[in-house]
Amino acid sequence: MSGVILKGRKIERCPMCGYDKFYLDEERGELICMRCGYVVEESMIDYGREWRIFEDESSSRELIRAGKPVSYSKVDLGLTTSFGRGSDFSKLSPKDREKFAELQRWQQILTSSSERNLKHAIRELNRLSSIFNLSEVIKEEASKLYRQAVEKNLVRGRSVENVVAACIYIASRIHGLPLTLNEIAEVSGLSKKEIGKTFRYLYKQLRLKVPPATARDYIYKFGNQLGLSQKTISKALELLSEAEKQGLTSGKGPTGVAAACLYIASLLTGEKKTQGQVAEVARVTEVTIRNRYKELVSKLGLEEKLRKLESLE
DNA sequence: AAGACGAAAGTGGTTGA
DNA sequence: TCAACAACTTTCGTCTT
Repeated sequence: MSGVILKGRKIERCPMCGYDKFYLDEERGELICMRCGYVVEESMIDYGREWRIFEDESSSRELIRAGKPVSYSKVDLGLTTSFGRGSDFSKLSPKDREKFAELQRWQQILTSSSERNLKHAIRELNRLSSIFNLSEVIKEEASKLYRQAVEKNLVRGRSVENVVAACIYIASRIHGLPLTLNEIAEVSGLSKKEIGKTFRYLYKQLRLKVPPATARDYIYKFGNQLGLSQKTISKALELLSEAEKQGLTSGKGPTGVAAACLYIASLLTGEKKTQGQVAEVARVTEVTIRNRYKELVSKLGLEEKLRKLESLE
């Protein structure tokens, strides 16, 4: 569907990617972008805390405009203070002048090195963003996080690349489009382990509270990457709900669960994908899919259904 | 030849004494 | 802080289509 009325507001385009087709998960009451899988409703209201997406109540044309207060992706927010040569400079004693001059020198050194650092970070951020095709919103979030990390001196001892990667990981989760650590590791050329470590460190030190990525998020994402139809994706979501009810998902890796649900759904709807194909986009091994698959099929009583489908060709 | 299956051994993270 | 533990991976051999 396209052009949706949601809670009295008209939504024409996905605020994430600009696509105009949506998918409605009726059970959850969630509205999902069909291209990028962004959950238009929930996430927007729950986590969009820095700026309001629905800024203008009266105008129906301008509903989807994010009023960004400042661009965090710029090196200088325009707020830098400097030790200037004020008119009072001449009143200082020679000793104080000396001190003052020293402070000026220090400031130059500090700002130029931290700016270099920041430029480096922003270059890396832009590089990864364009590879992942990240929206501006996520980019901004990531740079905001990076700045916070710098302010709290959390970058010391860690590479800029790692911190940027971790920020992107967090930002993508905040906005409901979780990248996996595996994906980021592949693209950035860093190890999953290091990024994970940096992520946990930042997460703690910045006192973030981001809900963990759910299998649901990944089903949308992987489903789209696999080119599966809405029908199959819905089926996978149904399977997931069932599995959750029976407590088959707690403690399991969400990507593995999502992968298995999609695999089974693809068998049930005849839109078959191989374990290998699913494993590839989900960045898990076939073995993991098989383990989840076995559990799900036996506990959800799907054996005969699958057997019937098999004999049917 | 490709896909599915599973055993065995190893890795890294979590948890609880 | 250390050991036990579960989830997941890697590797590899086997079976089916």
